[in-house]
Amino acid sequence: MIPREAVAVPEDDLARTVLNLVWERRAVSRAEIARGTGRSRSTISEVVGRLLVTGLVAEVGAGESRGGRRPILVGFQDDAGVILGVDVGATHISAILTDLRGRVLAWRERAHPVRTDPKGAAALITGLGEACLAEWNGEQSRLMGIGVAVPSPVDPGSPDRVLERVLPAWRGHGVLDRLNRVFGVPVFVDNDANLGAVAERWWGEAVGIDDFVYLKVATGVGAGIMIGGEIYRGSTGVAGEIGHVAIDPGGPECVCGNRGCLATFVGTRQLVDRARSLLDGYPDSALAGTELGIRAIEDAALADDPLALQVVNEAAVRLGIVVAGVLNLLNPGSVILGGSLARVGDRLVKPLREAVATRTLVASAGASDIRTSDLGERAVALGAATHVLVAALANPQLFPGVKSA
Amino acid sequence: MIPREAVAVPEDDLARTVLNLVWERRAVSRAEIARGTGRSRSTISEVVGRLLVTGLVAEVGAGESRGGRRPILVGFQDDAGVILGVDVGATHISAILTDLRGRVLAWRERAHPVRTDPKGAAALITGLGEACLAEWNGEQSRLMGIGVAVPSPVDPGSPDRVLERVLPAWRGHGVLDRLNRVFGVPVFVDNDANLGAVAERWWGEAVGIDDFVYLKVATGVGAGIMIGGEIYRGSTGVAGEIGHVAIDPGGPECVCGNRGCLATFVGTRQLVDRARSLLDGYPDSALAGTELGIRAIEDAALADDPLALQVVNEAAVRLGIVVAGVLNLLNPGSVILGGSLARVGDRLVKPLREAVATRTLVASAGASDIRTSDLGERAVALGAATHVLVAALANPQLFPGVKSA
DNA sequence: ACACTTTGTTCGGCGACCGAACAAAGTCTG
DNA sequence: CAGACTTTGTTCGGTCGCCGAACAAAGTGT
Repeated sequence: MIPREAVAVPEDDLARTVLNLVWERRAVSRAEIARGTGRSRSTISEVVGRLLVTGLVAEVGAGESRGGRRPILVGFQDDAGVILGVDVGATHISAILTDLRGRVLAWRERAHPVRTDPKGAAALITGLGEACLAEWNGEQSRLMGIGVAVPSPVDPGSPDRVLERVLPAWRGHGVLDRLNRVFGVPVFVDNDANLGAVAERWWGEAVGIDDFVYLKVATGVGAGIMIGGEIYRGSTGVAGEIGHVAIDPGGPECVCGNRGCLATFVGTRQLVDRARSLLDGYPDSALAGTELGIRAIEDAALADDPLALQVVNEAAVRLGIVVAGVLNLLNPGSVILGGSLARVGDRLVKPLREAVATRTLVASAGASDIRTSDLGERAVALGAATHVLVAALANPQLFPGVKSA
Repeated sequence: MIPREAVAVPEDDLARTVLNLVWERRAVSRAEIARGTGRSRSTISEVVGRLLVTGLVAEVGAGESRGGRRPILVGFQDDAGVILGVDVGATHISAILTDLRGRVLAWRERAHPVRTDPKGAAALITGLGEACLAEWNGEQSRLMGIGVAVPSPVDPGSPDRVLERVLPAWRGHGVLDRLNRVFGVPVFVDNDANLGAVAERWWGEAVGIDDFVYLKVATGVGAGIMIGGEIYRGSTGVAGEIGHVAIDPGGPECVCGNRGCLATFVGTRQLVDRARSLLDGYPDSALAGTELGIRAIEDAALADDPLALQVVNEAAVRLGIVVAGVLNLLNPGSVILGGSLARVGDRLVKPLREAVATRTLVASAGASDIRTSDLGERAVALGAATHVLVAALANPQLFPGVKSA
């Protein structure tokens, strides 16, 4: 091996640790930080002093006495910066503006044929971003960074960098570089399912869970795998691309050339087609005679329409086969279902749990719980923004006005 | 969260880093250690000085000049300690004694019905261990630790500790505590497939690969999942227990209550049964009229016996289905096939690769390579010993005679 | 009112690490 | 072959992060 050059030093480890602790606890005294980190009070005092001048934390009043002098609470300043998150889907683009606690400050969405009009998509991204910033009406200089979710794998070696090989049609268009130039802040990119998982890990059903799998069921099916609290991307970045797992050797042919892929059964297009082909058997269905769309099917399922429930049921069983495989192999603490289909909640989860139960060992893998996300359609954009927050908390130089933390 | 007590300090980080670097490079100068770690030569000099007195490293001569004074090479002392590795299988027990470079100093194996005679197994383990030490003929005080592989999941929270919930029949027998008492050294336990993966990572096909899956095909089927160079155990320790992944909804019933589990097709017992049921169709087979055993089938396959090849082929296709799922989900850099069936090499891998190819996306997951292990029957015991070595390199206090590194 | 706690700060000191300087032992050039 | 230059390993102050003791301030209990 060639002697690697001196490792990029984390630039004051303790300050980072303290900053993260303050973020987690929201408001905490110096003495408690000392106990929480194992350092002495004198050391913590000095570090907190340096953090105070950055504006990221501030003294926010007095806490309860524990039998002596009352502590001065040091609180994280959630509004010290804002983050833009962009969700680039197959048929839509949305943008979200959040503070450093994941609170939504602005939200914009627009349908757009991303794959066939990449140039228009690029313009739309900056447009939606600017609209969010305008709605927020704060100083633009507080923008810390931009996170972008794309429906395709990313490079596992440098997932944080601006990179071009994500959407084939974007190659050479410099979409992300343009974002960087327009807004003047770092741009981070990752896969949409991965970022959905990030959102769940920080604000959703997976808070406090370090090992789980997020399943996004929308236009296509994808998984975000969280291991040890970190996104797992695999050796070439395609981990979680489970759309082409074979679940039925005798199933229909898939665009990938194989038979019986999960993607041939589950996905917006497939569910709509399936509903259409079942229409004859359900003349009384609320879906009869309407313009069939995935949203209509989901709404009908929520109203217990038999046809819609049948479609959801079938999808649940197919997903269950894959989820069972995931449980047997990875033994995650939890499986979170996201994407638009998660709207139907228990109507999806119940049959899915049943399908899983018959395919896993009761005492072991089958014990992990399966839930639906309740972050809704903003989940992925929120995760994109959160991805930037994670990077900033790990590397405070990213924060505006923080040079040497 | 309750304020966690001061983290168990790694006891001199730099000494550990240097020790590992010396182990990796076998012999290296102080100046090069300084370059490799990013520290100054003066600091490294001091640390090396302290390591020298432990006996773990020693000055081993002069290296080539790089245009100036010739460097003094500091080499890792592979014989500074020895490690015992024990492989407790379903039908046999084996023990291996290695030095700190994974070289085999002694090896013992005995068939034993572990599940039905746990007490006898416990006695046999210590017996084989003592036999290995006797064969080696060195000072017993150089023994550093004992690694034990068991064919069952372990507690993911404390996988390194001596624990009892591994084999149901061992509960309360204190097998591992007894080992600890008899030999007076720490005992480490882990799952056999996990430890097979460790062996591959250090001495086998996966050297230099941080993300891969090891598939052990013997009495049963199990997977060892290596992620970021670490064993991944999942949330309850059953990650990799893939014997009961369903691969055929219409398949035979399994002991687990489901249908078409991988375990109903692949495994010593199943392959032997399958060969027997095929005998009528292959009257000329070398296996006809013999005492059918897995070893005989493997040998016959290696001699290109049609019946044996048919059995291997069928197993390969079944394994291929599962491997394809693993590739799609985890995107490992490599898949290593171990266990006794790996003996047949290409006769297993070729049909397996074909089965995988039809079930994965060519450009992505399908690109990872699938190979057989060549560590042979000693792989798991070697991995058990290596597990102790890994622990010792991460925590030098384990080495005999090293108190404060 | 008194003894006792807890907090946050100050200050001297320890230990890890660095850089400069140096002697020893090489290589290369004229 | 001599002199200039490199590289190695050591020595020796000096810096910096962190600690512990001591202390004043501000609480709590009896």
